[in-house]
Amino acid sequence: MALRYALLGLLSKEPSTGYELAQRFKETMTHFWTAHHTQIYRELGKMEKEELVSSKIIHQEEYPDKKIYSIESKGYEDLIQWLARDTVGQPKLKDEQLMRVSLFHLISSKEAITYLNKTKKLHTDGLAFMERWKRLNFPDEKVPKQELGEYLTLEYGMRYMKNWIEWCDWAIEVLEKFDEE
Amino acid sequence: MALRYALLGLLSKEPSTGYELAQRFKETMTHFWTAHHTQIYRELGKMEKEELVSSKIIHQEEYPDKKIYSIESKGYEDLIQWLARDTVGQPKLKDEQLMRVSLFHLISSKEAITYLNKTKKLHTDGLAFMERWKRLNFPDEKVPKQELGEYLTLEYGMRYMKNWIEWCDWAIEVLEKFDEE
DNA sequence: TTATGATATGTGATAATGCACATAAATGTA
DNA sequence: TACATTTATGTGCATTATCACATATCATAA
Repeated sequence: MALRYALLGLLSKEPSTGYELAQRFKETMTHFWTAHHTQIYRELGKMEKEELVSSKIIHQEEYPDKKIYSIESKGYEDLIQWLARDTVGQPKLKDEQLMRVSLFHLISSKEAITYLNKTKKLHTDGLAFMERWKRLNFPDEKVPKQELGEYLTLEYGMRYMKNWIEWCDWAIEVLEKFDEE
Repeated sequence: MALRYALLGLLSKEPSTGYELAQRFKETMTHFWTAHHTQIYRELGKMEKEELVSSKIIHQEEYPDKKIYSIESKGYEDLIQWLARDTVGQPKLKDEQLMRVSLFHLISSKEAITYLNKTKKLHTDGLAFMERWKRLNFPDEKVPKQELGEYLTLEYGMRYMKNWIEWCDWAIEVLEKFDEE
């Protein structure tokens, strides 16, 4: 149900196509939400049937036709109502990388360190991407109200990446010491 | 498919019941994996059919009967093979709390701050739980190989919680300043 | 020149996950 | 005394999410 509100939230900023929404998820939300494009298209279809959103087809000569979705009053009301609910849902995380770390008793320290360096690289790249994004979208630290949420979660994402990288360095040290004993 | 390997990994340490495995997830893995008990029982059932694990029923007078699962050689081989694969799966996160933060353009700063304080409390409690756990299970920082993975991911969890708390304080400050303008 | 990647939207099948509920006895709490 | 919680394992159903595939055109790179 929460994906629905994520989509309505993005549409509350500006009308968008399913493709654009999928981009947004990848670009600015991967560190707290992931959604496959097929799921997004399906959810948009459902919401249109329930009249929470409406769509308009834009014909394009060079590229495939676009379908621009806009939020409707009913969708906006649902969104606000959901936001006002005071139940705070616990995060549901599926981090395969950390799950593999939890199985380090089954492999050698050397293999473990190699693995950690690989995951560190992924997070270093992730951080670089977010820093570039921040420079482009919030160059002078000026934040319009519209983008407040993105600004706050972007900072969270960068801290999340940095935190992982630091932990990685710590873990590699632990493993190196572990080997000496 | 990864839940399967998480379960096999836990069973590689010691035979356990489905109930105990569900406890483990809640106690030491919530910050990187969540699994409902019904899902765990089902996966164990499937794995037993595929002969990756075996079970033994223990009759208890006072409490319901137990079903203790043990890992079989075929399960162990599958697990090792999976660990040796060099594809690193990207984390799939569903954090409703951060998703709500991303919608802060729809509510007042005051409401946003109230919300952040609530989520901060959750993470403070989470951190306290993990610190208590660490004191109980790794009192003198001595880590047997068996518990290496748990030790490393526990530290990650504590850093994750601290990171959230610090970010929360930062975000609240940003919102307070935002209101003044 | 052939192949990938970006743009753009989807369907069908399957897998993963979660919710409500069921059972059943003991222990703890109001 | 009545209700909630812990221990312990599950089924049926619904929702959520992913994979493989389909279609179509342009731009860029090997």
